[in-house]
Amino acid sequence: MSASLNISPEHRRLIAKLESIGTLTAGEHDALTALPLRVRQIAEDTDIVREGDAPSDCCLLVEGFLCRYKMLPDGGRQILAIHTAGDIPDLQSLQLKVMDHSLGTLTPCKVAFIGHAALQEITRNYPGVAALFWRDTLIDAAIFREWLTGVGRRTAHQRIAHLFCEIHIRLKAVGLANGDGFDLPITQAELADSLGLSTVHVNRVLQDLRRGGLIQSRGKYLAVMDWRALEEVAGFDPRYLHVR
Amino acid sequence: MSASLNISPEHRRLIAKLESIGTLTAGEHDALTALPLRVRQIAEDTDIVREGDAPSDCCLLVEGFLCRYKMLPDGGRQILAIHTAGDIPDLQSLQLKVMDHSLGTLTPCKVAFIGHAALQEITRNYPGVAALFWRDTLIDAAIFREWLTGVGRRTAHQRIAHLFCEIHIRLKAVGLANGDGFDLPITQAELADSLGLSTVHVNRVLQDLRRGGLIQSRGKYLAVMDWRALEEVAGFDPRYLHVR
DNA sequence: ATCGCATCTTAACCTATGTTTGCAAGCGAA
DNA sequence: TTCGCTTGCAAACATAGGTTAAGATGCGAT
Repeated sequence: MSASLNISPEHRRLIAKLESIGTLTAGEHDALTALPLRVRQIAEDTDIVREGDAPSDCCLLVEGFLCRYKMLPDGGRQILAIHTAGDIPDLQSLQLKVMDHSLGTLTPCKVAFIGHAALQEITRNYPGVAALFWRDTLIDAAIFREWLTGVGRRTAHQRIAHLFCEIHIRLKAVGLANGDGFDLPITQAELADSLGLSTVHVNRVLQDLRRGGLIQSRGKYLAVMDWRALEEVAGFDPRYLHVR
Repeated sequence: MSASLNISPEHRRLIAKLESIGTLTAGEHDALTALPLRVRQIAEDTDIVREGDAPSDCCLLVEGFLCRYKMLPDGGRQILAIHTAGDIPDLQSLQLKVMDHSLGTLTPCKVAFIGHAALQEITRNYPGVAALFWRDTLIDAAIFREWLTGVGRRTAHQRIAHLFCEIHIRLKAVGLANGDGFDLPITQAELADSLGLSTVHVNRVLQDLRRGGLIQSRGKYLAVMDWRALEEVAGFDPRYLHVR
């Protein structure tokens, strides 16, 4: 306990994240605390790894918003995931050496890099941590599935409402959102690229939701005025997030 | 080598699959061969596990086609993945106890059930196998990402062509397709539910592709007349499948 | 304080795809 | 052989959402 006072904020983030999806023994906790991290500040709209790269580190997002995306030959972009503090968006690179998509910042970000070697070693020595890492990537996949069904079968209104509900739950799980809203510092164009819509249509729907009294955006802050209604139009069921 | 003559076809499938994405040591090979399997024949259009279930086995697909899907409140269905022989579609249930989607047959299937306990044990004793399982679920996720970008940003023509290319590569990886086509015993409605389209539109596009001389469907067999052109309209790049 | 750029907003118009419906072809069961 | 059911096909029509383009608004940099 007294030791925990010396844990860096970066390690704290990592541990809070892992504890949001499972439990850690004291030994695992200590081993994670001892992980060597290289912390860096990265400007907004900057790529961290690109499709085709074979990175030698994983990155832990400490502050800000990241996204993973694919570019299409015609210039179109599909955002595959939006990542919030605590996430390790390229944990998969531990097993899949060459990236099949890119990872970039949506906002200025504080990121901590962790060498593959150090991660491999911790998984070797602590199978419980390995299992949690696996579990994390499986939840990742569960979110892809939910996005896929959204883009495949939900209307624009439902998709947007659903994304808002999802991000809210995920931020709450790591203690970054309260009851009435959350910071969502991303543009309508980025929303559009996430949901398979055009920016114009995102704008239309957003205004609809505001007129309907469901939400209210004050700058980068998304204030939700009527959670019940928002979840209702989204058809939101948080089970796929597998939070404890 | 003489031992390999006694390996059951089910175990052979499993091993062929794992070897298509990584390598096995002799010890791992033997341990997998000793895995207790409960083989069952399952009729077409039958659910194996449903959203909300907490299964105690994983299932190895030995013959036939399975799919994973989600139902929406309005009755819509999104197919999340199409599985072919060798796949273990619910390997994730080892870590995520309650299913966030369902798993059902598209055709009559031969399936081998493997108890979670046996799988846990093998991952405990053979970290290399654990890593391969992890890798398998990561490739699964890579395919979700590709589908997501398809549904989000590709036209109907591109989506259909892309799916055909993907299934072909996957079947080839486990030795179930030759050069000129493959068995694809699924209906246009199922194609539609996979691609976020209506069945009518799938029909239109399929005829287009036939008229264009790209494909030709004889019953359940999909004959590809012009691979180059098909990959061209799909914008297909197989890297995301991470086959060796 | 002002310029410049990104973002948001609006409007007019367009099209890919959805919906509904009906019919024909194939096929297994009785 | 016929019945019943699934699947494929077709045509007419409807619409959600895309596209283009042009202002308006906000805000960081100088």
